[in-house]
Amino acid sequence: MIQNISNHLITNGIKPSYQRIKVYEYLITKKNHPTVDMIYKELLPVIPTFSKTTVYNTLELFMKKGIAIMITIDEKETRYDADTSIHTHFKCEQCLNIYDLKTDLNAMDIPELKEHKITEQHLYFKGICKSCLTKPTPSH
Amino acid sequence: MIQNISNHLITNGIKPSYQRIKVYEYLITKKNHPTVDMIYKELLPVIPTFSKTTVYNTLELFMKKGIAIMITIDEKETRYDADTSIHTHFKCEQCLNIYDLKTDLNAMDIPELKEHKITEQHLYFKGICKSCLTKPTPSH
DNA sequence: CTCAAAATTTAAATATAATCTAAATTTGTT
DNA sequence: AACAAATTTAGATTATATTTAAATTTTGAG
Repeated sequence: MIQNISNHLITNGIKPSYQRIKVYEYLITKKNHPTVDMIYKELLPVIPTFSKTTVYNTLELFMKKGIAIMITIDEKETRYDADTSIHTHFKCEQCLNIYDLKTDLNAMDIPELKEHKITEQHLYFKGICKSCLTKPTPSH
Repeated sequence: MIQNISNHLITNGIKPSYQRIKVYEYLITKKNHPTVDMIYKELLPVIPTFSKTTVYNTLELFMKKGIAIMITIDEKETRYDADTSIHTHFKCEQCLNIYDLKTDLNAMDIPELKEHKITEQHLYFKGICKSCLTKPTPSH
């Protein structure tokens, strides 16, 4: 696993330091679209000298090299994702779960968009998920 | 104009104070998807006692009453829009212009989404706009 | 292996954005 | 005019992000 990550980083022109391997491992195993703070807090026990600046630096590098993207699932939070393919997020406002959805953007017809050169597309939804809809509402 | 805005606020259950009228007027005349700071800076000369807290309070109220929405056009900035209809934004990374696009989301087929109850949908693109594509690149 | 240079990580300082709090002002009612 | 309620305000606090410079680690030449 570590070996695979290491190779993947090298392939993408990134020197595989311990911190970088751990951050990347976090992203691909958890698949939880974390904030900087989530990554920092969860890796601190593993890397006692870990610093938040390293998280910022590492994610910046990953994005520059194209193996991670910055995503929006909620206007208030900056989150990151190692899945750089085109996909969509749905956040349940009740259980706060985040669902990854496949999106066929070619099926979406936005004529004005054809004129411009698109380099990034971001799509996210909010609402109540299937599971919460069937559950009785929690009384709080 | 002021009268129309005032009526519109009243219709939506908002007491039309001077500050609120000015903020709403700003949103609908500029249509520039401003940040809190943009609204504050541009209205300060008009309302010398104006406070940033008022901008936050006012936008919060507008959103609660459904006459404004919080939007994302760039992961780093929280922006606001008085156009609450479903539409899409495209930001040109070169001239930084923001284009509003009509979006037919029904044409977009995301089967998994049918299961959940969607209350909000957000869609934005980045790239180089038509105008910048034809212009020669600025040398800097 | 040893040393110096380069790369990486780190803590601390600074900057920016958002929220909270309590006081001051304004508005509406009697 | 006098009071109560609503609104605005400044300032304090918190959270998030960026910058800087020093410390540490890695790398490669000799």
